[in-house]
Amino acid sequence: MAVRDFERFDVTTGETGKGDLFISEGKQYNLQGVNVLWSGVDTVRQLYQGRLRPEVLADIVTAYEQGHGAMISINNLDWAVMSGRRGGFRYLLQNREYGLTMLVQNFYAEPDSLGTHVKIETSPTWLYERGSQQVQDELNFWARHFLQACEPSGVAIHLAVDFQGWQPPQDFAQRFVTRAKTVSVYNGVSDLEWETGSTVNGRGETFTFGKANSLQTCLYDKSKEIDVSDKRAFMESIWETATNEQCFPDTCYDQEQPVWRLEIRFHHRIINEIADGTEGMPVIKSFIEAVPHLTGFWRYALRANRLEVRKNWVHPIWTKLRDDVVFTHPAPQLLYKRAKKEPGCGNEKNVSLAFGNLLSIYARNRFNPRQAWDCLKKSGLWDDLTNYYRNRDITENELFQLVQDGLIKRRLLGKVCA
DNA sequence: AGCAACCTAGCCCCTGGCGA
DNA sequence: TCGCCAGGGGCTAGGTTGCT
Repeated sequence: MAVRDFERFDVTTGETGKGDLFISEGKQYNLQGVNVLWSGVDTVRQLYQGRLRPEVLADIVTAYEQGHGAMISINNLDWAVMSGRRGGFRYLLQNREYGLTMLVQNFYAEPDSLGTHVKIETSPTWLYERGSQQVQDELNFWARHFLQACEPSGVAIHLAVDFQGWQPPQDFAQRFVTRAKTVSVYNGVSDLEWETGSTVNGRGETFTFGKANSLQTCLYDKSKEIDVSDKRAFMESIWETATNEQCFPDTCYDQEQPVWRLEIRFHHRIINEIADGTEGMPVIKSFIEAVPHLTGFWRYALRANRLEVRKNWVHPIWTKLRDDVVFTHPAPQLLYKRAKKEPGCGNEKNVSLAFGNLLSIYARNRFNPRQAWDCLKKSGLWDDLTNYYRNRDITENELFQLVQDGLIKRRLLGKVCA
């Protein structure tokens, strides 16, 4: 049974297929009171691959070691230097006023070798004040400060739409169709997380579907949130610019009404998967490469995660938000789909993962280093493994040492179950 | 029923809290 | 102060689920 949308009708022009009157078998919704105030990119996280410049890193280390309140000046801007642990990086440089957070030195790559060593996160204000190309150029500029052979290596994007004139019904979470298992509803009193299928009583104020490291859908009362995050002046100045045919040239923003935000968060892994799985789409490693597809991403996400009025009938509000909202460019006619990365060459992480697993098995079977070494050579992993370590300037002697140490470590740590 | 999308396991490497 | 351990993010393969 196919998923269906209500038929649309525009009362002012008489056109079908658009407009705010939604009709299906015996039912009608009038969404004329719904006003989209703003839509756009809320956050960009741009990853960069490269080799860390030792002298720049040294400056950061020096600053960091000064402890709490450490600062560093880069290109005449002051940056607070903190631990970037939470984001998977060693250092975090932040200038809230300017609007960027830069994470430096990934934990999962050797600091002195090629790796994803810089991640830059933008604030909504920073983004709002710049065009797409300028965003990319400036992000690249900052990344180059830290990296040699600097290349964008992935991008995460949050798309958002702010609107008034509708609010989620009590049973919103139950009527929401999604594959995401982790669903949370925050109602201002208690934070609930549960597996899909359970029921939650009371009106929700924040709904989150999916995990942060995947595709995440979030619906919340932005007009409440801006007071918590101290962004009222900024957001209202944007909403004030919204208008429509009825109230033109005045704003259609109503201060008395709540503003709901629908936000779709694409982790860089998801963007990679969509680029891989969608025919006719090039690889997307940078924000600017993603820009032509933002509307396409949005529609893809709103098809997979949607509100229904009843089984297989998309709620008119969802149809409207999905089809009317545009991000910079109209959607290209592509069949957006996701695909996993093929295993095999080019997956460096894979090699170290396989190596670690293999060592665990050898250790479990009481291999001595010599036996492990010989078996490793015949394991089928050998060529990839030697390539992997050659790239890191590790000699065969050192590799043998790694095998030996790895076996010992696994024994001592009791990872070798009886 | 097929398959896309999500979840989990298991590795790595790190940090920070906690108890000794 | 030190060492241990839990926890968390990144990564991938492989299993599972539930949409289509």
